[in-house]
Amino acid sequence: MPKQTFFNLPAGKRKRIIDVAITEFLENDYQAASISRICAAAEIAKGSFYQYFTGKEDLYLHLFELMATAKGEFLKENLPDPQTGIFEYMRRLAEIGVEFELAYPRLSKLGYRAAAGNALPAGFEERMQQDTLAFFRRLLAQGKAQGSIAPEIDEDLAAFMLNSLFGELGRYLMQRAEAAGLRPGENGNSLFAEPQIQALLNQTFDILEKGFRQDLRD
Amino acid sequence: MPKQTFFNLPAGKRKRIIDVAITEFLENDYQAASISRICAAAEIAKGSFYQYFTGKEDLYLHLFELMATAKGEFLKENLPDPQTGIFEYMRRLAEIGVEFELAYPRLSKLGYRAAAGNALPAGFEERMQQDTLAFFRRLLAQGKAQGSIAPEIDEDLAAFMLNSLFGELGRYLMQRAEAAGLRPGENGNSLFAEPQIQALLNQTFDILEKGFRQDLRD
Amino acid sequence: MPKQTFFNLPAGKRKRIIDVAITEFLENDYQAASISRICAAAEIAKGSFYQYFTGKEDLYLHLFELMATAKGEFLKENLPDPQTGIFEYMRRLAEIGVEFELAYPRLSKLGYRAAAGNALPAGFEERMQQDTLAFFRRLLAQGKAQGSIAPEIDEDLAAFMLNSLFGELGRYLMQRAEAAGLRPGENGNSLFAEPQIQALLNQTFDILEKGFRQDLRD
Amino acid sequence: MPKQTFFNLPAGKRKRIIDVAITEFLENDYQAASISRICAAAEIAKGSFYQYFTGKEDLYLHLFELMATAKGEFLKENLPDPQTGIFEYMRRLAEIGVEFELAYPRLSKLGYRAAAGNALPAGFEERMQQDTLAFFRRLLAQGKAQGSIAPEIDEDLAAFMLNSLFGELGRYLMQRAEAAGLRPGENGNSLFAEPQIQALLNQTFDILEKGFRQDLRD
DNA sequence: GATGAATGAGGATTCATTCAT
DNA sequence: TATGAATGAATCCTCATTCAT
Repeated sequence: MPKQTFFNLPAGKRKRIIDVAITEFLENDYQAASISRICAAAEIAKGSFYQYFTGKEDLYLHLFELMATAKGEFLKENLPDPQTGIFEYMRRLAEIGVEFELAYPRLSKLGYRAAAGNALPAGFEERMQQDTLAFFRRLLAQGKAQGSIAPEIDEDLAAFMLNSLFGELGRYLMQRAEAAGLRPGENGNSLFAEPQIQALLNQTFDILEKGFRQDLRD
Repeated sequence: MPKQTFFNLPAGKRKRIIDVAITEFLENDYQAASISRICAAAEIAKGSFYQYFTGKEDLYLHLFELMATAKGEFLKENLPDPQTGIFEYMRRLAEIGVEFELAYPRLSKLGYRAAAGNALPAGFEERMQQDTLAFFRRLLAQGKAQGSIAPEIDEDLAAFMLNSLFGELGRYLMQRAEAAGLRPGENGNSLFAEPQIQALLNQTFDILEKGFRQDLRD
Repeated sequence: MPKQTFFNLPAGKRKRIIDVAITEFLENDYQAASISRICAAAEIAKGSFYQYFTGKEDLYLHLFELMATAKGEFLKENLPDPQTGIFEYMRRLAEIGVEFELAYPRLSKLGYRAAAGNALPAGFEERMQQDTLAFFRRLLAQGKAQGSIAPEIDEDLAAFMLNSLFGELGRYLMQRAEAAGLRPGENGNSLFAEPQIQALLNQTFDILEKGFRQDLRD
Repeated sequence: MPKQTFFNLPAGKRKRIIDVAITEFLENDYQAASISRICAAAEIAKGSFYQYFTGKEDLYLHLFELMATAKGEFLKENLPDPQTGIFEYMRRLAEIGVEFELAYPRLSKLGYRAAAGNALPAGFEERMQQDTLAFFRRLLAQGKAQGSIAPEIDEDLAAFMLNSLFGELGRYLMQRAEAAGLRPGENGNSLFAEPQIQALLNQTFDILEKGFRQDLRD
């Protein structure tokens, strides 16, 4: 909830402020991040800052809103057909997650940074988590309906497992790609065109599928 | 590496300082944590603090050492026989993890907090992660040797998956127990005596086992 | 290089800060001089100080710049015609030196204080010395050209001698005047109107002249 | 006036403390010099320090006493026959000054450092100056008696001039020697064996002699 | 709407010295 | 006599925020 004045700003200036702020919050704890430095780097008067934002927290929260919005739009554009089967859907989800990180590397890093932070207003972080968990629960329920997930699976537990995994999978794959000397955009324009990364994704969802599926013989 | 002076202190005073410090670092970013507040709460002179520790970082690191030591001893005492099969072993590991959290709730919370911090001396956090991952890789290799894990499983990927899961499982189970109105120590003296928690653990490792195991029919 | 903010200050406030600072640095080592005390005495907030100056050193250096500027202007206004002969010129120089001390007693004392300090940025003090020595060397070369200084005189050595002498002469004369019960401004408006002081100056430059001059009979 | 306990110390330990202290006071302002550092470097307990000395000032003053004693003994051993003529005597004096600096470089540097300091107890520094000036006045009176100094010379002024000059001459000559690439002890074992340095000393005292002497023709 | 000076609380840390052992 | 832990005042400096222009 930045003030209206902020949104009245020329887009360039607004972007400059946001970019500078992301950098500052990436490089420093919430507490250690300095409004003074942000103003200096963004070349705005300190007084102006307080005409755009209520204060430090206001700015910080706004960055998350930006991230949420960006991720939301990203998903809307890329989300696959849920009909394709639950595991294929999840696999595509993971790919989109990585693509989002590649598209907004700084913004998504900021998200990780917040995970253990406590500077966020109580409940903010939790709400994000709850939303994600609810999403996975819906997905799992759908899987059960489709018959590809065993009915006895505890949906809450499984949602937790998927959440733990997905929260880190993107970074892991990027790290593996880097370790293998791959660079995004070289082969086709997606990391996932790389056979090695393909194989890793395949195996990940094979494991999940085997673990979760309706086991015919038991 | 607190100074010798610190270790010469009467145990009670030392404990008081540590407890106060844990609280401070739990409630604040590294940067925001205040030596002044710690001194005031621990009722020691500010000058004394610097006779015990090199500085803020020294204290912070010491808390991690304490945690590492505590966890190490905890494991040494409780670690099961690896012969019992890899999944039984992992299951016991998870239980121990939860028990550690119950035994040292504040210390282990501090560990989670560090995940996103950037104030730690470079490499400290990473080293901890590397150690854990290496441990899981060894475990998986052993599982392959025992024939309970499919040989085509990428050990690095699987270690990452287990690490993601285990890092959060303890907290999740405690939260589920709490949601179910259970309290540790009421039924027998372990949370795991509770049938509901037992069931969750069973299912978790069933899923993993199915996912990872040598698949007979393929 | 105080910040622009400082120069934007009303002249009175600026002067108050400078006066207080001079006092503080006169009464204390560089290290012992206290920004807190300066702020208190100048009745400015501690935060404000750091909006005017980069830090302690910045302030300290600024005092020297002030002195250099003041002395420069003082000389520009009072410097005699070099045509009058080298010793007459030097004599006038000494008088101006004393007059400067009378006009800016605290500022010039600050200059003496710096001699043994080691907190100044490396080279600052030395550069001042080098400038003075170079000035004397030029003067001596001129004297040789005029035939009033023996050509075999080592200019570097002589410059050093003059520098040693001039650095202290002002204070010495003032002290003699004080010991004789004279007060500046009582007799005419210059100390040098006093016959006793006149005599001392005469003798000083007689000695130098005899020592340095082209000795006709040798 | 260190306490008796200090003088009861084994000579080695005493020397160690003194050496460390000289270093500390050479590298720092009086105020910035740290008893803690001295204790650490000298490997004595902080409590012990206060059993040897009253406090920081006590130690500092003791270093000056040591210097005074050392210089006194140095002079006693090297002082020439005053009969040899006043200028020859002064010349020898200057040489001894330099030799003292070469023999006790750190101790004598400490002396310079104090010149502009204000940390010395009031009067200490002045007394040293007064002693030196008195010495020069006696020397000049003697020169008048010997007929080598003009009777009309103001003894106080001349003493001041000599004092200014001698206070710096040693350092100047060493610096010249260094600039000329000379090193003490290479040629004979004295810097003064060097012809260039000889020449400078000769000229210095020629100048003084011409300036001060009974001028035959006036 | 923009500015940037003013504020003073608070930060980590070092210090000389005392004193109980 | 030797020790070294305890002390708390004092250090410089940074901060987010306010407010008059």
